Amino acid sequence: VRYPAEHKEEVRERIVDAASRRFRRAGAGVGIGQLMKALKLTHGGFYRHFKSKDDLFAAALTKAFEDSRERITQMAAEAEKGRELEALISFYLSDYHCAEVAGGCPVAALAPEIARYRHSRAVRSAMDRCVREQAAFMSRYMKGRTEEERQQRALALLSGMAGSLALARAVSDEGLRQSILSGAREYFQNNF
Amino acid sequence: VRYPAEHKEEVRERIVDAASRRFRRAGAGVGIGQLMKALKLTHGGFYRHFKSKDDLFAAALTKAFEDSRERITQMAAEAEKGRELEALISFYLSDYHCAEVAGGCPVAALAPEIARYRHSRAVRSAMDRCVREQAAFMSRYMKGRTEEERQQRALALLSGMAGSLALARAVSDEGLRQSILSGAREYFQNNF
DNA sequence: TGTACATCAGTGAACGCGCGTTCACTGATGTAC
DNA sequence: TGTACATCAGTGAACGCGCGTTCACTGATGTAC
Repeated sequence: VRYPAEHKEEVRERIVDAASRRFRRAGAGVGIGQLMKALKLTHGGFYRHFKSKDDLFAAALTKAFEDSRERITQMAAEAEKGRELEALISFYLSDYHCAEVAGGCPVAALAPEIARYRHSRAVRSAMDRCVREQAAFMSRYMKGRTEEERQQRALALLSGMAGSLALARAVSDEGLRQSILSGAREYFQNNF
Repeated sequence: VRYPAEHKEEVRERIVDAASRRFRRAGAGVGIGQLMKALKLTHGGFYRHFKSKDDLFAAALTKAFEDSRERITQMAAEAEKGRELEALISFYLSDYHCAEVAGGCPVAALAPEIARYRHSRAVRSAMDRCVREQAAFMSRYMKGRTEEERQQRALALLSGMAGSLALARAVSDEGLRQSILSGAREYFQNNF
């Protein structure tokens, strides 16, 4: 079967998109077979696009951070002037984001697994790059005299909220989950 | 082979201890075979002590939270009067805790995996109980007019710091890691 | 214009491996007689 | 006091399963002549 010129690039993108969502939803243990099957492809073809699962994981991680920045940009544009950070915190700790693991923040969904995935050079360098880019991007919404200070505060906010979101997702009682989310909202809103 | 009366309980405890550390270090994917081998036992004997891996995971989680409270108690006793919370935050976001995943906070090491492990009733109820106990325990160090408010703030602090610790562990560049830890230390010290 | 061949994304069988769980068995000791 | 038997933590083979990766193959199209 001969495919159109852009076909390969399109399929690669579809694999990265699906992987990015599935890894967040179900963890780094998601299999290549499952993933390809969901795209109506067979596992063998995977290696025409990626040299290993690590390679895909790194690409999926990068995609998740890119999507996160895109959503923040959009949300900030829709927010009242001067209240962008408030809107960002509200969204991040919302019921919606709590339930939407697959499309949500990669730090909240995958941080500990990424720490264990550091055996792969591709994942190591992708993660460091993603975190630096995220800090540089988010710094525009932060208070602070120097750019360095703003970036550091951006990472404290991002990682702090990610921990609260991860704990809210880890409990099963709905009341407890709401208490965690609202406690974190109050705390981060009042202190950033 | 006939064993002394307390033998079974001792072995069960050794399995839970080892599992608690291994799950935190290497994730919920750690195998029962590996675990038993590390204790110089064979995998078959595991089922004399636990009815399933889920059962062990729930017990290991509970143990990790208990150990955490024990360490906090000890640390608070050694801290200068009135500076217990300061000491707790300092320790939680230290290089030492960052490197000691196996003996460290279960929220930072396992929260997203626990969220995915909710198919097991044993794990669900263990996690909810552990989080409530942790909140009730930590509330004594928190400011706030009501007990409910102090518990909510305790969970915001715990989960927030857990996220920062998890992100620090997920990056590979030492400078970036230090920047995340010190940014989080500064933030949580100044706002609790 | 017609024929032979190269390309290469995708297929599916096969590889060795580790997983959670089951189960017939072992064998030193405690108990019953 | 001596013998027969019950107990039960631990053993290791076996189960079906899914994993990441490899590889000979397919076959519609583009290119060379």
